Amino acid sequence: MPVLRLHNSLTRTREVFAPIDPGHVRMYVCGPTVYDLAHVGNARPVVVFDVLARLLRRLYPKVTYVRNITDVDDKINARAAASGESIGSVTARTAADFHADMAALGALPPDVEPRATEHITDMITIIERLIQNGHAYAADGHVLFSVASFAEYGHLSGRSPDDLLAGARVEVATYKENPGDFVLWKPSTDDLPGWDSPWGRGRPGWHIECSAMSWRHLGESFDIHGGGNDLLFPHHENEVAQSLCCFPGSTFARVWLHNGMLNINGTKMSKSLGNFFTVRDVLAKAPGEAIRMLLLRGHYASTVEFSEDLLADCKRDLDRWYRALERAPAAAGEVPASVMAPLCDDLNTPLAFAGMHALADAAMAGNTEASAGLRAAGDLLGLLQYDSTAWFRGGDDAAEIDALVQARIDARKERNFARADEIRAELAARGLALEDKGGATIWRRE
RNA sequence: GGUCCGGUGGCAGAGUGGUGAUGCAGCGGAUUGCAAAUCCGUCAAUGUGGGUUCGAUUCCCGCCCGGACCUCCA
Repeated sequence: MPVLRLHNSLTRTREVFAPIDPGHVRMYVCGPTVYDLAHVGNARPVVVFDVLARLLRRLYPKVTYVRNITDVDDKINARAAASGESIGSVTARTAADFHADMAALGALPPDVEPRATEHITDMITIIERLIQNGHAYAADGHVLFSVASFAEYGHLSGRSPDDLLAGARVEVATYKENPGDFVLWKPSTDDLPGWDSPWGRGRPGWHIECSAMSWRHLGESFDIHGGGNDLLFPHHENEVAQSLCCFPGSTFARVWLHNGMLNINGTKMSKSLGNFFTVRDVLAKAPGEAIRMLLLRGHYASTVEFSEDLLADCKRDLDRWYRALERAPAAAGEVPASVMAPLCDDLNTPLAFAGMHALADAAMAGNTEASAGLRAAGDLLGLLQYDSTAWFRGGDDAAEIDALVQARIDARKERNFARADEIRAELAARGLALEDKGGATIWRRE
């Protein structure tokens, strides 16, 4: 079995991955807050950790991949209040959209997809324990985590509480004992969602949900925790603090993985900046696999650039690979080392793609073994999931196009090139390209 | 202001202390009625100034530039 190495944010080194239980790998990844359609940047962690999950399943007998849905959040409340739609409707609709979009990107569903609102009791349990342990306190209807009570606070993100104080840009609430303390539970007014608790009717703070859901579904200690590097602080730092203080002796996640951001013109794609494209919009212009490939073209921890030109490049690459598969048809075989080795080396997808290009070259020359390897590599990466014919010639109008192509063949036989070129131009205008090979002609969608 | 990350050919993007992957684009050619696809060939890069070293793109320091994060996240 190949050795898997992963860069652990916690230790800032590339380590050999050694699961707590080699018979059962457990991974938690922060999922979406369902208040609006996902943009392409939001899809990056989904795709990256989908690849990791697929790889882990090849390497280990059992994998439990948990990715939550955050369905209680002030952004959701604000969205519902603004539109008049109920909160339940906003979250249900947005979660369904998210599922459809991610499926279109070839991301398999996680094994468990817990919702924050289904874990309120677990959150309350954790908060109560933290209070008992002296790591949290109730004040002014809120419950706060006491940063000063946890000596290792800041360890994950590499910050000292002093640094944080110096950089504080938000006014410190008066009920905090320490400016770094963060909310575990907060009171809800009647117009806001709330649950009964020992501290009155309220709702959870931002970070507690992940501690509750990972605990419930993976246990106190598990193998991998993933998410975007914009969550490193404060979200992940606070998660670790809560969980470690609640479960003394546990390790929480042993390996932390953080994906880089998706940039557009050199800047992070984000809702607040408005420089984003929804997955849905981009899917209208390019196949999901092209978007997926774009997201995987850079190393997961680096920033990746997004543009329509780059998306078109990915489409071209995929077209060539599908052509190679068509040239040397074969069922998926073993994943070649030229692809497996890079993936096992901290998920080096760009280098894996280089391996796939070489396989495609060989397949193009008629090497069916290479073609089988290319197909297998595609399965591992969630690409090349279509039959070449479906990829190039899917759609309802195939029969009509075939007829036009036949008419052009007839025209060419008569050396009526004017008519032949006319038909070709007509098809080109519809986004269809032709290839004449010997006496035959094949067409494909561009 | 604090912390951290990064600067590689036209674009994107890997690896590496010792002649700088890969893809797209460009250029030349083969092929084609012309194209497309395919094949062959080809151009072209390590921000900047020092240091360590026999040798640095790779390690160290300064500088410049870009980006991310800085607590109940408008």
